[in-house]
Amino acid sequence: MVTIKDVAKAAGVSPATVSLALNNDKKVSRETRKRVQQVAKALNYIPNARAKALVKKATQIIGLVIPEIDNPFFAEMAQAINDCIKDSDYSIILCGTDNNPELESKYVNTFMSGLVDGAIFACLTDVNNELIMELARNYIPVVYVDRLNEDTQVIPVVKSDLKDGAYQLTRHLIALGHQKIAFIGRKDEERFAGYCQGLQEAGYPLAEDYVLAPSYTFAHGVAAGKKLLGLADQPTGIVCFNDEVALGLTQFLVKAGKKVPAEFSVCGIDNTVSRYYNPEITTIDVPKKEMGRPAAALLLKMIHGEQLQETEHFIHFPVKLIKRASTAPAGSA
Amino acid sequence: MVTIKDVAKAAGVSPATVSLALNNDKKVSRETRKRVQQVAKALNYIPNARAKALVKKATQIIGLVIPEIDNPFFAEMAQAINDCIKDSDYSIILCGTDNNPELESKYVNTFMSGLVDGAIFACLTDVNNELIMELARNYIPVVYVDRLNEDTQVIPVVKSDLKDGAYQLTRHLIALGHQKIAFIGRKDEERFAGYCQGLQEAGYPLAEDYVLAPSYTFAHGVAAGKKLLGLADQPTGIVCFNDEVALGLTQFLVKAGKKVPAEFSVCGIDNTVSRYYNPEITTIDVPKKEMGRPAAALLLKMIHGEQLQETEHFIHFPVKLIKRASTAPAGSA
DNA sequence: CCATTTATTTAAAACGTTTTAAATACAATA
DNA sequence: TATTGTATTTAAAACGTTTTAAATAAATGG
Repeated sequence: MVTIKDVAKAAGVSPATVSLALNNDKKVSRETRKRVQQVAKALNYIPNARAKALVKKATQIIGLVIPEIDNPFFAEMAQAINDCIKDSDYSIILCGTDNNPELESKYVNTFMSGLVDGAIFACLTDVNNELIMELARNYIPVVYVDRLNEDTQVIPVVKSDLKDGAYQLTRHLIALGHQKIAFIGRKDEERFAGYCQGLQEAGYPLAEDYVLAPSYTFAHGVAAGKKLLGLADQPTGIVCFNDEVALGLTQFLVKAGKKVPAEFSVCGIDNTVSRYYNPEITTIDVPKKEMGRPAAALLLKMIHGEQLQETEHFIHFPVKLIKRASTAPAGSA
Repeated sequence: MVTIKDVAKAAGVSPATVSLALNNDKKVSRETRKRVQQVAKALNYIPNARAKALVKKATQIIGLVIPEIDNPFFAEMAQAINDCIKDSDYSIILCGTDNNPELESKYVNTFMSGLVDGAIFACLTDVNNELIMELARNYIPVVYVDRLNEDTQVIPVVKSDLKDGAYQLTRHLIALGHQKIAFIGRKDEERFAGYCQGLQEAGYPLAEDYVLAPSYTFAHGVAAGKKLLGLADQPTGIVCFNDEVALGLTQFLVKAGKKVPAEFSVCGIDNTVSRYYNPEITTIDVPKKEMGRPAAALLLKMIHGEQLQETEHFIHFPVKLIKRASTAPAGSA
C-alpha cells in the first residue's frame, strides 16, 4: 500500500506538503503542487479513507434506516435519496430493520460510534424515539421521514399526510354509496385515524370486525381476504394499508370468484404496485421521490453545519387520491 | 466525547488495559475487566469506529453495487444480502449506479480508498471489469452476482442461468404453437442468446423487427408495445427482458383493446411483479434470495481470509419456468 | 543592505484506537 | 532467599491522514 509518505519521498517534499498539494491548497506553490500531483498519480496513490475519517472526524457516509428494502415504497424513496446524494462525495449505508425495533436500536448504536455523519430514519415504530433523540442531540444530525416527532427543532420531519389519504379513500367509498367499509391495517397508524374520521363524518359506526391487522405484505392482503369472506356481514368497500395489501386482497377475492369492483371496491395506499393490477387499483399517491429529495438536502445542510430555516423543520406533503378501476358504486354487482 | 483515556483515568488503569478489558481479553484480570466495563458503561463510553478502522485496517462495511435500487429484482436481492449480514457486525453500503458505468467506476475508486472491507457487484455492464479486477487483486475481496467474469479464482461468481430462462420461455411459446415470437431486450444480454437458441432449434428465423430495446422498466414495456402494434406482421408471442417490461407491455396491449393471452402471449423474466397482474404473467423464477445468501457468505469468508472450496468459485443456479395465464396456444383468439 | 512582510515548506501534534514489547507484581519452586 | 515462571499491567509505537505552528525562503520597502 502506497502512503502519503511514499509520495512525499518520491516527490522530495514533506507529507504535509503532499497533503496540501493534493487538496489543491494555494499555500503550496503552483509548481510543487503539479509535481506532487504527478508523482501521486504515477505511484497510484489513493488517500486512505480510514485515516482521513479519523482526523477529519467524518466518514462521508450517511445512514438510511428503513423497515424493508424490498418494499417498493421504501425502495423508491431510497432511490430518490441515492439520486440526491450521488453527486456529492457521500455514500449511503442502508439499514433494513425488518420492522424489528431491536435491530433498529442496534443500528442507532452503530451510528453513535461515529460510523456515519448523519442519518435518515423512515417510517418505523416510535419505539426507539428516545434513543434516536439522544443520537441527534449528542452525536450526529438526524432527519425523519414519515415518522412523528415532537421536537422538530432537534430532528426535522419530512412527512406526507397519510391520515388524510385514508380519509380521502374512505370519503371516496362513501361517496360511491358504500356503507360497510373495512380497514386493513394497524390501529396505531395514522391511516386508521383518517379512516375513522371518514366514517365518523358520515355518521357510520366503527365495526371491530372490519379492522384487520397486521398488514403490509401481499400475503397479509390474502390473509385479510380470507377473514373477510368469513364474516357474516361482509363489507363492500375496503381501505388497505398499502398497495401490496390491496393487491393480495384483490387477487384473493378474484380467485375466490368475487368481482372487483362490482362486489368489492378495494383501495390501496402509496401508489406503488397498484397500477400493475388489472383492474388498476384506486390508491393514494404519496410523493416518494419528492420527499426523498428534501430529506437528503436537509441532512446534508445540517451536516455542513448550516442553520435551517424555520419552515424546514417540518416539511409537509399533501397526498392525492387516484381513482382507478377497482372502486365502483355500491351495489353494481 | 468520552474517549478511552477518560475511561482509563476514571478506572485508574491505562488505556491499553481498557481496550483489552472491553474486548474481554483474558490477559486482564477478572476484577479489573469487570470494573473497567462498569466504568465504561457509567461514562457512556462508545469506542470510536473511525479510530478502530484505522488501526484494524477494516471498516466492518461491505459495498453492494446494483444498477437500480427501485427494481424489485435488486431490492429483493439486497434484502437477502442484508438478511445474511445483519447478524454479523458488518454494515452495507448500498450503491445504485443507475446503469451508469461512470458512476460505477466512481464507487470502485471509493472502495479502493479503504472505505469497505469487501464488495458485491450485481449484474451491470462489464465496462469496468478491468478496474474491478484491480480492486479485487490489490485491495479487497469481491464477489460477482449475475455478472460474467473470466477469472473466477480472483472474483467468484454467483450466477443464475438466464440464458436458459429465455430459452425455456421461447420453447414454451413454440410448444404452444407460436411461430412469430418477439424479444424485448438488448442483444448483448445472454437472455437474447437463449431466445435465439430456442428459435434456432425450432428452425425459426431471427427477425430484426422482433427485437426491441432498451428494456428494463415498465415504461419500456409500454413503448415496445407501441412499436409492436405498428408492425405490419405482428408476433403472437413475446419474451420480455423482465417482469416489469412484461407488465408494461401487457397493460398497453390490453388498453389498446387487445386480448392477452388470446391474441398475444406475453412472458416476463425474474418472477417479481408478474404475479401482481391479472392475468398473472408467465415468467422465469430466478432464486434471488437463494443467490444473495451464498454471495454474502462467500464474501465474508474471503474477508476473513478463509480459503474457498474449488466449487465455490462459480456457483450456478438453475431457473424455473412458471407457466401462468398470460400464455396460451396460438390462434386461441 | 537591513528590516519586514509574504510566500512556501515542514516538523510535530493530533485524531482515538489496538497491539507489541517491556515492566511490574505475584506466586511457586528449589 | 534467591530464582524462575506466570499473571497482570502499561508505555510506547503504530495506523495514515490533516492541521497547527514554527521555520525557512523569497520578496518588498525604506
